[in-house]
Parts: sequence; structure tokens; C-alpha cells
Amino acid sequence: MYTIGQVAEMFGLPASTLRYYDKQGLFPGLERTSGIRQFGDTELEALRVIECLKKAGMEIKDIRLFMEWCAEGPSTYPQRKAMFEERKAHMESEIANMNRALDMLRFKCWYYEQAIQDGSEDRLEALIPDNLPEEIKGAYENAHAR
Amino acid sequence: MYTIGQVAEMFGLPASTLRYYDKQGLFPGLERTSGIRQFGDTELEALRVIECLKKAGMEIKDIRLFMEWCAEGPSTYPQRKAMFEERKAHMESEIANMNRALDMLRFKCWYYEQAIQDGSEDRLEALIPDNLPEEIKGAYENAHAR
DNA sequence: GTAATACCTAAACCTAACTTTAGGTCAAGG
DNA sequence: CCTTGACCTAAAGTTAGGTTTAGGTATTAC
Repeated sequence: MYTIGQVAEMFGLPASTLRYYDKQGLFPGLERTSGIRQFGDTELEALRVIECLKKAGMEIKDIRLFMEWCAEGPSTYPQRKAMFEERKAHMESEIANMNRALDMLRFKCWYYEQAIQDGSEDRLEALIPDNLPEEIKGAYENAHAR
Repeated sequence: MYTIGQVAEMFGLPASTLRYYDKQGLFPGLERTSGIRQFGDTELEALRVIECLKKAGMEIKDIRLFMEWCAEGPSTYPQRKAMFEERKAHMESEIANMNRALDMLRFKCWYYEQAIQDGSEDRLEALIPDNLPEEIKGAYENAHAR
């Protein structure tokens, strides 16, 4: 069993954030002795899952729902699975989107590199979009695909 | 030249957002005739860039900085390039992070699939982490790597 | 015994990025 | 004329996810 301060240290989070998560219902079974929170293995695992789900773009209220399902037992396996499947699909499309934005950035980096060498953008503008060098053509097309 | 309503329609954004962007200085050269905003090609291209930079996680105030540099001419090519390079690095690490979270999700989906078939998590817990099937081992290890 | 820590709460505050509201101008249509 | 619709502004409101503050308790250190 750990105190809030120890857990804060372990996860590199301020204690206030852990209190906030608790208040939002993210630790449904969290116990206390004389008012003081006792974090056990269940809560540490919950925190690991919370970190993942936050990276996956999930809101606190949905994470709470998941934690409640966990506390309810095997009858909620299907809901939990469905939630993860939905998140997985959402994230895959998010990553695809970000890769497109990244291609735009790659193109812009190349573009300014050329502009710096040339001293202006004029020569460059004549190259776009039909006379781009091979090295950057893919990124350009990917970034501008609708 | 387009009115704010036309641009809003073209980009699928509310006009209030375009006014907000303008107020934040995202269209430094935007002209008006008798008070009414006139969006030209420069502004449409700016909006495309804004959409990209927002996906790249950039804040409005940094996007404004970029737009100001564009308005200043060739002397700011190096700053602009540096900004894109920094964003590119940031995004690459973001995407790597998200891929780790995605592996955790893949593992969880598999896990609940098994739990539903078994009716409980008990058999499953005995498999983790050393007796996982090959198909999911990679995702598990990737998701739990520090 | 008293001072420093670590914990607790409720409630106010914060930030970003919008959105909504309230009130006003102007041109076209009936 | 007068109403409808598209534009304008400033300012207030909204949401999420915390963070900070103010005040209180309980344990340990000197």
C-alpha cells in the first residue's frame, strides 16, 4: 500500500492530479484509513491504464465509465471490449491524420531549405506541383490528398 | 475574393471561428471593403496551413508568429524552417507515443476477447506476461516497454 | 511544546480555443 | 416601408483538465 505522495512520485504526477482523478471517480474501490487514501496494486494498474487511455484521447468521464465496468465484474467484458475497439479505430484514424500533417511538415522543411539556398521562393513556385524532385514528391502528394 | 460566409462553407468551419482567427492575427494581410472581410487566395492558403499546423498540435499564438514571418519576407526563411523542424520532431515523437498506446489497446482487445470466451479473467492472468501467444506478444511488450 | 511535514477538503482560479449573446449596419425583396 | 439575411463588434460564457488557495488534522523531529 502506498500514500498519495509515493504514487505521485512513482508516476511523476502532482498529488493534486491524483486527488482530482479520485474525485472524478477513476478509482472506484480506493480505500482509506482514517481519511488517508491507500493506493494498492489495483490503483497502480488503474493509473497505468489511465495513462494509456489519455494518450488514446479518451475523456475522463469515459475512463470513469471503464473503471466502473471493471469494478462490476465479468458481465461487463463486452462493453469494455467494445470501448477499446472503438478507441483503437479512433486512434488509427488519428494517427493516419497526423501522418498526413507530418508529410506537409516534411514538405515545408524541404521547401524552406530550398528557399534559403535560392534566396527567394520564386524558382521554387515554378516547381510546384508538377516538377518536384522524387525525394519530396510523395510527401507533397500525400499531404495534399483530400 | 470571398466573403466570410463562403469561406466558412468551403472549409466547413463556423464564421465565428474565422473571425476569431482573424482577431488572433492569423490573417495579417486580410483586407476589407467598407468593413467587410475580403478573403483572397493568400487567406485560403493560410487556412490550409493553419489546419495542418493545428493537427500538428501547434498553438494559435505560434501559428500567428509563423504568419507574421510569412508577411515579413525572405529574411525569415530560417525561422520558419526551424519552426517546422521543431514541429516535425515533436510530431514524430507524439506518433511514436500513440503507437505505444495503440499497442496497449490491441492487447486489451485481445485480452477481453479471450476473457469473454473463457467467462473470466482467471485463466488469462496466468498467461501474462510469459506465456502469451505469439500473435499478441509483440503488442504486449511494446505497450509495456518503458 | 512547537515547528515542520504530509495528508485532507471545498472552492476559487486558470488556460486554450472557441461559441454565444446582444446590439448595430446595410442591401435586397415584397 | 419594413423585414429578412449577411455582415460587423465587444464582451460574456463554455468546456476540459487540471492547479492553487485557504484552512484544518495528525504525526514526527527537535
